Amino acid sequence: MMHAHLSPDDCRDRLQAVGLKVTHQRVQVLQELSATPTHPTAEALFEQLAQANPSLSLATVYRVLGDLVEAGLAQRLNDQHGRRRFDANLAPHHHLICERTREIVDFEDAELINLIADYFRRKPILGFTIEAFQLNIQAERSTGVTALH
Amino acid sequence: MMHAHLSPDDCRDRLQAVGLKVTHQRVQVLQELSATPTHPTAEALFEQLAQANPSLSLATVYRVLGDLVEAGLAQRLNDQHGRRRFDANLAPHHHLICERTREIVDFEDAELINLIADYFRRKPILGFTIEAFQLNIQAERSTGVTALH
DNA sequence: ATTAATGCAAAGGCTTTGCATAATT
DNA sequence: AATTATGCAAAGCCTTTGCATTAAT
Repeated sequence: MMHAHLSPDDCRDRLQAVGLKVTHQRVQVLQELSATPTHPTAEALFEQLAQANPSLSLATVYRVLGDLVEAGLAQRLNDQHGRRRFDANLAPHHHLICERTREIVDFEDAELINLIADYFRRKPILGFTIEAFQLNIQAERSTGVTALH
Repeated sequence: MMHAHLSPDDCRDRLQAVGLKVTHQRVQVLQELSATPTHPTAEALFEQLAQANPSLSLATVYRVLGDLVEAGLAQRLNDQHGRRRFDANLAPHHHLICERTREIVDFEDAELINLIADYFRRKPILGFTIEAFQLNIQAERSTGVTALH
């Protein structure tokens, strides 16, 4: 479930389901995004795709990503350097951030999330209604150890 | 401790302590930042100060804020819209974010933070060394109820 | 007097947009 | 055939930077 690796046909189906015209560019951007777990920037996706599609334009990647977000097929987030990043994982979730490599990978741990949610249920914040929360974990990749995902 | 409302003299002392020349602009930016709990942008600070200092330049506000961050007198953060915001609260801390008003206010709750830190101590994340974590809480201001801070 | 900070304007990233062309339904 | 997306280039927004002037030590 974490990064779904959609097939081209999956992508076409999803685009159609939300009423977006099924173009090559949209299929490819959605597919590449679903296959990239590191929350890429538009530029990163563009570079990954440009090799196979020399005529692809960065503006199109930005526009397609905007369309996907608007249609609910992707999420947008801002990293610590102010750059926009994208994520095909639609569920609200948390992030592990490596400052050194600037990677952002999903972090899902139901136990921890429940722990926090329960805490807020017990101790609400006066004057606010909590709608969601997001935990960003600054971490350094340990060397020589199997990584997550 | 949360937003310290530094006096002009406090500001001068702190600037001197870190080896920054004590200029009007730096004193004013630091003072205004310390008095603004909502994590203002450079532009917001500029507008708050420009009335009293018509000759002040936005570039100077950006530069002073950068100096303060470098000197460890302020923190920089990026909001969800990709804009840079500043905070005179130096302690690592957490944020309550109102999407509607775009406010960001500090959230400090030792019990919750310990709960999370303890959890990570019990269940480390394979392949990563955790350096810090930050909890962002999306919340809506409740009407008619006393707000935090 | 020396050294560094300011203000202005210009340049710099990253992202969005206008418009003619090309592709989808 | 009608409508919408694409590519290109140009504009936009926020932030940083170069340089002559002004201020702090």
